[in-house]
Amino acid sequence: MPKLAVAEKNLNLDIVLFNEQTFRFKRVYKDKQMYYYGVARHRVWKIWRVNEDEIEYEVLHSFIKSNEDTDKDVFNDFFSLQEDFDPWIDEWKKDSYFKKLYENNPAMFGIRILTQDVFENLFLGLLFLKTPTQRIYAVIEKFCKVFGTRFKYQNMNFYSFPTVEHLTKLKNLKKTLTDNQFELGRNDFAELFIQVKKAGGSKFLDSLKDKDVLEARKELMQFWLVGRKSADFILLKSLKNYEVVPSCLKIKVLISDKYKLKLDTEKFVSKDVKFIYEFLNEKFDEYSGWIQNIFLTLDK
DNA sequence: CAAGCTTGGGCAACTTTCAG
DNA sequence: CTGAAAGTTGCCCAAGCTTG
Repeated sequence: MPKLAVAEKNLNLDIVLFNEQTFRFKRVYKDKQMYYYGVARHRVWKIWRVNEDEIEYEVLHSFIKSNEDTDKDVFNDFFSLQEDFDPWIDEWKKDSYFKKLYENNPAMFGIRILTQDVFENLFLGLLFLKTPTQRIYAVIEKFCKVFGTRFKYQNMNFYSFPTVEHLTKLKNLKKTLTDNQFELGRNDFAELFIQVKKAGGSKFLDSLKDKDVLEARKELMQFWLVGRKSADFILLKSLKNYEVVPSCLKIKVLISDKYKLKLDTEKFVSKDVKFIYEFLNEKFDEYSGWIQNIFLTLDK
């Protein structure tokens, strides 16, 4: 079983897998060891921390063609382990709020941004629009159960997240979605899936990785129901653009509070998007979005 | 009578439209 | 092209209603 030298302070599984980035993992406590089981990037994972410095994992099943090397690359990519923050911390500590936070949470860079599939995050981003977070676990589970492939392991069932190609091939897609209450008010997911397929499907979504932020954002916003917020969510989480800040009232309140700015914390208007981005960007540059994610996670 | 269920107003979070 | 207002949607919460 692959073992990796990843220190606890650089990857805190317990936070990262449960801070509303992914809704597809569960904890199993057995023989004094916490195991994390879940589905990500078309693979069924069992992950556990061996000790403070090492992590071990097992790919129980892959829904697509894979081998040990690819799995390892995907593991590193999923947890965004390519990013190392040590060189930046001293610079960032010049910011008083960051400094205070860092001194109280020396392991805060164990809170990483997960790199999930673009399509899965697109779906998730739209779920956030209408679903209370407590219910998202159930909705995603049901969605995968209805449209995905099952893998049985011991007494557990895992379901793949369907691809856009698979979904749009279904004859009764619209009806199945409605029957299972996967709805977005008057609009529906079927329309979105078809649009994505028409734009080039999975290949198109993957190709966004190579485009610059402005272009990728524009491409994403062409889809129905995808506005600036959802697009930025994907840019940050799936496309590794860590300077992008998907902002909302929550972060405005946090900034206003922690930096004593006396902003109007009742309303969130379009120019706030720009303000928040510039405010964080000046301090944290190409990692503004990453830091924002940490701020929000630690603020709970 | 209490506990659970239903309903509706108010509000937040988005997208879309529109004016300058 | 920019930014603000309008439009859309569903959450939240509590009052009222139902049921055992």
